[in-house]
Amino acid sequence: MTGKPVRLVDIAREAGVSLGAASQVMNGTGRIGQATQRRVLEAAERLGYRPNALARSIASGRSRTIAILAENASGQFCMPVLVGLNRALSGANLTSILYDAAHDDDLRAAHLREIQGRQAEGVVVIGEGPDVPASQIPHEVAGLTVYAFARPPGDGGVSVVPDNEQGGRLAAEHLQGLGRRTLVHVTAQAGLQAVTDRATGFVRGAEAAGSEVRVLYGGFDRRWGYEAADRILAEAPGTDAVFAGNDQIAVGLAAQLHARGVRIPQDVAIIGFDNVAGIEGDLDPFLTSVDPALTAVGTRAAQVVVDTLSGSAAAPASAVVPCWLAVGRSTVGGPADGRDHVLEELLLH
Amino acid sequence: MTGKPVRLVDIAREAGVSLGAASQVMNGTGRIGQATQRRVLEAAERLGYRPNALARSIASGRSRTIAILAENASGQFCMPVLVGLNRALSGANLTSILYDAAHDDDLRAAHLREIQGRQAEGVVVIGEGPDVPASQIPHEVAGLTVYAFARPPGDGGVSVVPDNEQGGRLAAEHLQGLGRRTLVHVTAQAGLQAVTDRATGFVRGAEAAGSEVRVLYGGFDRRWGYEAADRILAEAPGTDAVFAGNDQIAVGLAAQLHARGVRIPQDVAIIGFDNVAGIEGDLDPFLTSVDPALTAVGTRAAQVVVDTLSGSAAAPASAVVPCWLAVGRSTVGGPADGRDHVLEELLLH
DNA sequence: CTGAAAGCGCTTACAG
DNA sequence: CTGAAAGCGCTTACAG
Repeated sequence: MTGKPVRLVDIAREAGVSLGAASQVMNGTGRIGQATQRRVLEAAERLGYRPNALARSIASGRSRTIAILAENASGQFCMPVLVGLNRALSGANLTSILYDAAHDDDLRAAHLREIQGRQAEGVVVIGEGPDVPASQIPHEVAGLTVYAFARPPGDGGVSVVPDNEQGGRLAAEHLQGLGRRTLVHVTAQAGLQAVTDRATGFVRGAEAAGSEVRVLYGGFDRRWGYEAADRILAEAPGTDAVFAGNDQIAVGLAAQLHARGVRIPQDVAIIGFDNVAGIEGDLDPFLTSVDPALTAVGTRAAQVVVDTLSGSAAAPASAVVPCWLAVGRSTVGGPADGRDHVLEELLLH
Repeated sequence: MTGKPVRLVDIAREAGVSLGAASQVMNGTGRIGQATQRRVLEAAERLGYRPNALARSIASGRSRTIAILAENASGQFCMPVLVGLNRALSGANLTSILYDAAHDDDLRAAHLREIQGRQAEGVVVIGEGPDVPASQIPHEVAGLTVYAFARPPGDGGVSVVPDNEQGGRLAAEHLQGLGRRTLVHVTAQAGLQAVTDRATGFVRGAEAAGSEVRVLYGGFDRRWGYEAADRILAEAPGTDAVFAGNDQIAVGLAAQLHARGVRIPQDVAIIGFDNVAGIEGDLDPFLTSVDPALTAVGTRAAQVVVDTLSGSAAAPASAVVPCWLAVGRSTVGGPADGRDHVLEELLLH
């Protein structure tokens, strides 16, 4: 506990000017003489003045606060979005207040009341991808709502999501570049948006280069990878590359193919999606994987907020963020150090 | 954008009482007649009144805001702490404002100014474990500072960290319970606090049961696991269980032992530390691992804050949170489904 | 170019 | 038990 914090009046008094003048100097508004400005600034510096953001907000009517509402902060994909979002918001001098609905409707409702009471100028919902509808934020809660890594509820909300189709294309181009021509895409349920987009991108990318692609639909889990591996071996033995709909499937594929004596990547190259190893900070990953650039998704969502609040964008617009490819040993191979790389990659899970 | 938000005066007018009376009803303070109370509450409900938290803070002198300052939000261990912290703070009606220093001193300094300006009643630093000194928070920034999953800087700050020693003991007891008697602890540099504590707990736990333990010091990486595996095979061939200082070492050990024909867990049981698979939400993990209960660390840190602010604790006190054991197949085995479980576990990294 | 005054939405003694 | 008034720390027209 320190003594009374210094207020703007203290600065004004110290500098020998009026409160209003001091305020204008601190905000760079109004036209104040050079000499006066310096006197005020020096006084502020000398007394260690920190403007009271609360008083400022209430007087100006601008809270400079953005609420970040995570549908489920414990989810695997929330953190990177949050990091990008918070960093960019903070860089634009906006403060983030954080809420976690944890999939609980009552909790979310309570958070929404809080957000409204805190006078947030906007809320960014961090969702769980394009196939999980995020909850609706009533217009009275905040003037602006942006859905990051989320499917906006109902009609047309503003959203920022990874470009799954371009991610699929990236995978195709990488494999083409490595000379692979007989491709299979092993993915999850055909009805999902993420599945459709990734598949579309992959197939188009491959067909543009004259390759044909067989697509196998199943689920987002490792077991489907095992099963798909055996089907590929039986039905499409000439396959030299597989693009998996996510990393779980890719791991299942790799394990099963390896167990069947298939060499990775010499016989079959494998690409996953999500870059889970990258989220964990693995620098020399086994699995080549499409990274959905979630931190960039967060950054972009912040940008939408900033542009809208500053008025530099007429109306907020949805955006799509390009994926990038995290290249690992499952496509380009690794050093011949005598280790069993497939085995090595199977142990933390 | 909605119309003008409704204010407390609007409620007072609607209910036919004075501003002060309405305020007291909303806060449950003062002694107001039942009938009046109901009139006010009904008016508030009818008009959808949301108290302006900013005005409330400035008038009452209590911001009900806690700053969460992550030394590095991108780090692998930050999220679980953040989740526990935010949830508990929110449950106590405190709002979290989030800052990420990202290991940058200038950024941290800017955040500290912001935190002070926002009138935060406390700051919780999320650090990177007991071996990375966290940065000092000047006393003028906030009345209360708590270090969560961090080593407080300099003298004696209040900290909440996992109980590494108890975690080590847990590992020993689990192995004893499985009948393992020839134990090795493969860990990192002897100088580290986390290393010392985990080793102490493990050795004491084992010795209490009459077992002896050999301790091998190296680094926190997988390569050290490989090397240690070969040393164990050469120098202590009767070993039937290994406790690794973290999951990376454990994976290295498992991979190398497996490659040498050692069966896990039949011949050698393996325990790791950190429960990385658990952070990722794996429900059927290969690796048995000590979980440092980071979410509980966050929850506990919030509790220290809440107790201190409410005055129910005279002075804030440091705390230590017990670890728990996430049991996997590397100690208790798994279903005989014909799969190569060690292989299975090596692929996502 | 500068200063005195009103106002932001609330809380909190303080009289009645 | 209730109401009128002062005050929290700032910003913003508005006169000079």
